[in-house]
Amino acid sequence: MKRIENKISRQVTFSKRRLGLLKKTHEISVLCDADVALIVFSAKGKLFEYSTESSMESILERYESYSYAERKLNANDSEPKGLSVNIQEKPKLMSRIELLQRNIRHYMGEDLDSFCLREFHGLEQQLDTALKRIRARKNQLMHESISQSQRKVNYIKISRANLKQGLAYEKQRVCHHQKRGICWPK
Amino acid sequence: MKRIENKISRQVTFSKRRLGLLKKTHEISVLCDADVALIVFSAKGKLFEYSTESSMESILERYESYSYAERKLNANDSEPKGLSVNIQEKPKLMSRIELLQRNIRHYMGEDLDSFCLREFHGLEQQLDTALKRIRARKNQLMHESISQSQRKVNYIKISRANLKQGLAYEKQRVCHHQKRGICWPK
DNA sequence: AACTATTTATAAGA
DNA sequence: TTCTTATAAATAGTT
Repeated sequence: MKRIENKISRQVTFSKRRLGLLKKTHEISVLCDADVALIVFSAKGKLFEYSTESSMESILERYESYSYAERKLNANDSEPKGLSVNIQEKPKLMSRIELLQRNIRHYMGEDLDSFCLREFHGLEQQLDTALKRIRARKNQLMHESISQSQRKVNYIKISRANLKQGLAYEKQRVCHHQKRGICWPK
Repeated sequence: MKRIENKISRQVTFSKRRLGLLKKTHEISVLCDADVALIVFSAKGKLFEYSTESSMESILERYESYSYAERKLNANDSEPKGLSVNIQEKPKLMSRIELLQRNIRHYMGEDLDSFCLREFHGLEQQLDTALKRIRARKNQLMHESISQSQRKVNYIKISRANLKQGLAYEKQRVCHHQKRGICWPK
């Protein structure tokens, strides 16, 4: 077994299996009275999670305290790892964050004082493209949702028609049997 | 669906389903290139766990900082000030960066698979506003630049007019002087 | 998103 | 717990 190389089918498989996994996780927690936490980060970095009613935080706490002794015994030399950032690395990350935030402000039409005509044009083009895509996706979603409700309405209509038919049929049967003096169980 | 009341079959089901769950968890992580952590406490309190190679600790850290960053980002839109004060650790910075990048992709109309209608609408509104601002600023800049060039053109016209006038004047002077037999230097 | 052929999970029993 | 097997459920591939 290895990574699915085709991007599309990897995504499809991911969402199908993710649902299955969440379901199974929920099932074992209910059926077997277990405390469960599931954390999934997609390849793109989106977070999905499941946890028993007792909340994610409490399960993670329980986990930490459960494995605390073990970790403490096995490796107390690796403790300072991860607690603070390397002095040289931090400013880089910080300035990266600043840059990204500035970028976002630009996308929101803010903080544009330093832009020249050429930059405005580029940004306009990019936002225009993005907006087109988003509207297309939105419209698609709206149409889908409309036709889905239409299907539901049709289904309900049909069900009600069937139900009426069925009731009429039962009345007939009851009348028929009552004539013959047959009693129905409550 | 509810808790299996018979103790024996609950235990049996637990160990069977636990295996199945671990298997599925492993599969999705390999097939779909996802980072996954699963923590299961049996009813008796025994711990079972699974995590992607990147280790349980790092995933839990990522989870903590992800939800941290999310809270921060949502609360912080108008006030990016608390950044240097509050975030001190690398994973937090990293996941902050990840989140910002995802945000930017959304502004570029990418990575929208998980969006619902409501989210699309919000994003559309935001981009539309941004685009209006940007176009306004761009137009302003264009007008400024046009009127500036206009001024330049006028300036040049005037200069040329003055120059002609000057030449005419000089000619006059030259004639005048030539008549008088005065020589001009080359 | 829907369908279906196939694979896989699992409940029950041994 | 492990094995077996009938049945139920998940899912890959396809449209």
